[in-house]
Amino acid sequence: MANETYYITTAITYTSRKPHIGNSYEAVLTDVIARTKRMEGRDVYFLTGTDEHGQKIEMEAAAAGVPPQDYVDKVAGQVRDIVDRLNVQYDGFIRTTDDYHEKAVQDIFKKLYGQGDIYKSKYEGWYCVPDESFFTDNQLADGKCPECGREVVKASEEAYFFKMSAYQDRLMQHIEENPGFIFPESRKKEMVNNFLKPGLQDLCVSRSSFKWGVPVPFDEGHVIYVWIDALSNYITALGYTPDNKGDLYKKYWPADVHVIGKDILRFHTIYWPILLMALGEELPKSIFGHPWLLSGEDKMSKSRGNVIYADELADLIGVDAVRYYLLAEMPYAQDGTITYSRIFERYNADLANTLGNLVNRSIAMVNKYFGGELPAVREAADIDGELAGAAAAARAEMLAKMDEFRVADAVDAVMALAKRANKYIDETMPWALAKDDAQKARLAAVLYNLLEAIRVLGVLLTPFLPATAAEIFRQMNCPENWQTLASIEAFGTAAQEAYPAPAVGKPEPLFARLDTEKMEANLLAQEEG
RNA sequence: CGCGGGGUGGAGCAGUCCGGUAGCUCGUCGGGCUCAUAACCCGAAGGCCGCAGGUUCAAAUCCUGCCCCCGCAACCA
Repeated sequence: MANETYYITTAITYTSRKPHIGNSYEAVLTDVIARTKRMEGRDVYFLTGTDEHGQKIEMEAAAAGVPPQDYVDKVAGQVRDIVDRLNVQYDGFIRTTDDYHEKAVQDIFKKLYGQGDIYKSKYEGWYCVPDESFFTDNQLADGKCPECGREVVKASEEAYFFKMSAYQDRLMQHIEENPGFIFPESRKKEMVNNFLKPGLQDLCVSRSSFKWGVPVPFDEGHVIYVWIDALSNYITALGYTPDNKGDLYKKYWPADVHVIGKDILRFHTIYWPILLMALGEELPKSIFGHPWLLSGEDKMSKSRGNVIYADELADLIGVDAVRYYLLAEMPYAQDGTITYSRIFERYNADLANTLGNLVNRSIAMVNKYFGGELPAVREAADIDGELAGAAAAARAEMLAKMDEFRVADAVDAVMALAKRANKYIDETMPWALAKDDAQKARLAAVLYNLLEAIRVLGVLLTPFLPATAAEIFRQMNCPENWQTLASIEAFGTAAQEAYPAPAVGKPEPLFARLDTEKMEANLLAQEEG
């Protein structure tokens, strides 16, 4: 498994406005998967980026009175700032306005046109003259313009189409032969039943109703529409062009998984594979359609006024707490919800009480009873085996759940160890042992086992809460070679060299408890003020 | 009959494939402990598992019908 490559991507974020925490969720989710794979020794390439073309951006920019490029520069900067702030460790960040990407997209378009997969035809629809906007039948609101409500006129414009239908059977066969290609399973059913079985229509892949896009190289006035432009980012970012595939591409393609929102599943499970087939390239190994993060009962939206931004939340409770919420609270295949009271609740219960307090009290006891450094003479007891067993189980369970992308379950598996360790303290009662000199060796063993449990926690938490894990290791002075997955294989057994347990540092609370009522009152005041 | 998902103690979820004591987290109440961030540990209360039928010795779990909620579908990322 060592050196085996692992290519993972998020969808590229649309730069029409600053992304809310629902958008950020995907980056954090993908980051945890990527970090876990790295920890397991895979050679990971993690790509994320921004989708910067299209009519909507053209309009937003016009409304803001700035050139589209300035506009997307600003929003792309925000996207990147937030992702960085959330400690998302990506290897590549692509912008669809990057020169190399635009050039590659044009080459791809040219190639597909040249081989007959793309052809020119007419695009029928409705035109709203005052808005200068083109709509399809179904976009209309009661037969009127959905933007302004005014009358529309029947119109047609020239456009380029992609022959989807030609590849339909091959795609169907691929999906059947590769059960893991689209998951969760329910998402796959949706795609197959709604699109593939009824038959694919050819896809309109160009527009002439707006300018902000990659120009069709041989036909002035037409720009390449989102499909080919945005989807191909996954290969152009690796240096792919039809003529020169590039070293990164040769090394990492096909992607192991595209992590995307369930809303864009169709583009990724149908258009994208067909595009790749047409290019003669391999298909991604899998596509994971994750659920949505809802704000309370509703979809997060500006008009509802229920938008939460990840960076602002991080200002309030810290980056790892934001990550924790997203990872622990989101179900695998169902939409999750976010509310402030739920955020604060999870923060206090899991991070401050269970985890933070465990680390704090354990390190405090090593200081209090042994001046920070445990003596070498230690006396084991049967109960120790239970803690060691819990540690081994946590490790195995966490890795197994992550393999299935069941991130919340993986978090639970890790937190179960913290709970078991808290219980172990009650069972062994170190404070009682400390009162009896004859029990020194036993006390040393208890505290040693606690340090081991905490060290295991540190390792297992690394993908989820990287900064917190680092802080745990810092406080316990854990050497780097004892922060690896391999180093926690044999807690409590004689199978490997024992953890040396260097003198610990001073205990400092990992997560200060939140005064929930006060914080909610503050938020309320903010909203009103 | 468009497709898919959901309806389980106050809240959020697991369990449903492979029928057999209804489980977890939070909250509430009571107890214990004092190393620790009024944290930790133990215990209790609280559910006719959406509704109605059926199969079975036995159904949250299988079958049938119905009700409610959500998402997708109509090329707006």
